[in-house]
Amino acid sequence: MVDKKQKRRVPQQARSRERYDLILDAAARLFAGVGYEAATTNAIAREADVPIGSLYQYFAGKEDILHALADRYLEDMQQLHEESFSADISGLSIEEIVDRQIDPYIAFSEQHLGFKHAFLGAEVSADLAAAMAELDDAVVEGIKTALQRLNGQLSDKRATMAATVLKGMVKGLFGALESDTDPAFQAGVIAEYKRALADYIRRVAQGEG
Amino acid sequence: MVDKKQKRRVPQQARSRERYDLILDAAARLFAGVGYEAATTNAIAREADVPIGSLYQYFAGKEDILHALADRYLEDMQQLHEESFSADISGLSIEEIVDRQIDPYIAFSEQHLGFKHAFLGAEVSADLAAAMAELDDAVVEGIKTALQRLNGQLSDKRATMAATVLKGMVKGLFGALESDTDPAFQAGVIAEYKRALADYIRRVAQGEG
DNA sequence: GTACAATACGAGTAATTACTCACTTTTATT
DNA sequence: AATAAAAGTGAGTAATTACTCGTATTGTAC
Repeated sequence: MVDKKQKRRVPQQARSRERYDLILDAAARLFAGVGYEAATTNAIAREADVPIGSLYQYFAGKEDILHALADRYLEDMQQLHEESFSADISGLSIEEIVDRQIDPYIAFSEQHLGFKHAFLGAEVSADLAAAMAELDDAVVEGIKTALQRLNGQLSDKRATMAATVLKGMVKGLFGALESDTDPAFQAGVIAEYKRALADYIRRVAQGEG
Repeated sequence: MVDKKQKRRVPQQARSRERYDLILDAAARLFAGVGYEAATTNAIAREADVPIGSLYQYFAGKEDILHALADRYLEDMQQLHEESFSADISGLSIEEIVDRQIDPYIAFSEQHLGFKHAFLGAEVSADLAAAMAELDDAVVEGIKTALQRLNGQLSDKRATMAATVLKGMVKGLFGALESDTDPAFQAGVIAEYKRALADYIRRVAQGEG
C-alpha cells in the first residue's frame, strides 16, 4: 500500500522477523512520546535494543519506519472496519447499533494509544496522508451504506453528508477523551456522545426535515 | 502568557516592529505549509525577506517564534470567546444560538487557516500545550455557563460533561471540513452539524433522560 | 556635522542526525 | 566440518540546521 525505496533486506529467518517488529514497536513508542521528528533513528535503535546498523538492514530510512508503522496501523484499522460494517444490525435499536460501532473503536484507540499523534501533525508525507484519507473515505462509505440500510429513501448525497458528519463527531469524541483522563468522566462523556450520535442517526433514519 | 528566554531585543523603532510582524507572518505561512520542524529559521528569514541575523534580534530562537505566534493566536481566540460567551442569548431559539456561536468560529478558522496544523502535532512544547489546554478549559467553561443559563437545574458536573461533548463535536466539525474542500458540500456539512448540535443542546436544556 | 546608539547584515560554526560500510558472528546446507 | 549465505555491528561521515558575532548601515541628539 505504501512503498518508496524498497531497499531494505527482506527478513528470511525468524530471528530477524522478531527484530523487525521490535524496531517497529520501539518506533511507535518513541513517536508517541516525543513525536516523529524528535525521534532519532539512533534513539529508536537504542529503544529497541538493536544496533543502528541492524535497523538499516530492514528499513530504508526513517520515513520507511513511519510507513511500515502506518501499514500495520491501517491494516488493523481496516480489519476493524470490515468487522464493524459487515455486522448485521437488523432488529437492533439505534442505541444498540451505536454501542456496537463505537465500543470497538474505543478499545482500538486505547490499544494503539498515542500512535495517531505521529499522524495528526503536518509532518506526514504526502502519500501517507493520502492513505489516511483513503481510510477516512472507507469509513464514510461504510457509514453511508449503514445509514441507507436504515432508511431506503436516503439519497447518496445526503447519506454521504450525514456519514461525514458522523465521522467528524466520532473523531471529536476521541479528541474530547484526550483532554481529561479521569475514567469516570470519560465514561460519562462517552455515554453523552453516544446519545448525541443516536439522536442524529435517528433524525437521519426518519427522513428528517 | 508564554515566555522562556526573553533574550530578544525589544523593538524601539517603528521599523523593527514591522519586521517583527513580518517574521511572524512568514513563520505562520511556513509552519502551515511544511510544518514546524521542517520550517528552518533560515527559510523563515528568507520568506520574510529579512536577514537571519535580524530574525535573531527579535526572537531568542525557533521555539520563541512559535510561542510568539501562539500568543497572537491565543489572544485572538480569547477575544472571540469573550465576544461569543458574553452575547445575550435570551429569547433566541436554540437554532439561532447555534448559528451565532458557530459562524464566528468558522470565520476565524478560515482566517487563521493552517495555523493550527503546527499545534495539532506532538512537537509542541509542554507549556504551549498547557496554554492550549487552558484555552480549551475556558471554552468548556463558557459553554457550561451558557448551558446552565438554558437550564437552571443542570448540575455543574453534568453541565461540564455536556460542554465537553459540545466542544468535541465542534472540533470534529472542523476536522470534517478539512476532508472535502467543495464549498457546497462543506455548507451542507455545516448545516447538518448545526442540526446535531441543536438537537443535543435541546436535549440537555430539557433536562433529558 | 559629529558622536553615539540602535539596527541591519550574513558568512561562519558547533552540534546534531540520518545513514554507510567494512568487518564479525550466526545459521543453513551439504 | 566446511562453505556459503544471512544477519549483526557501531565507529565514522556528509549534510543539515540553529544560532553567533564582527562589521556595516541607519537613525538620533546636540
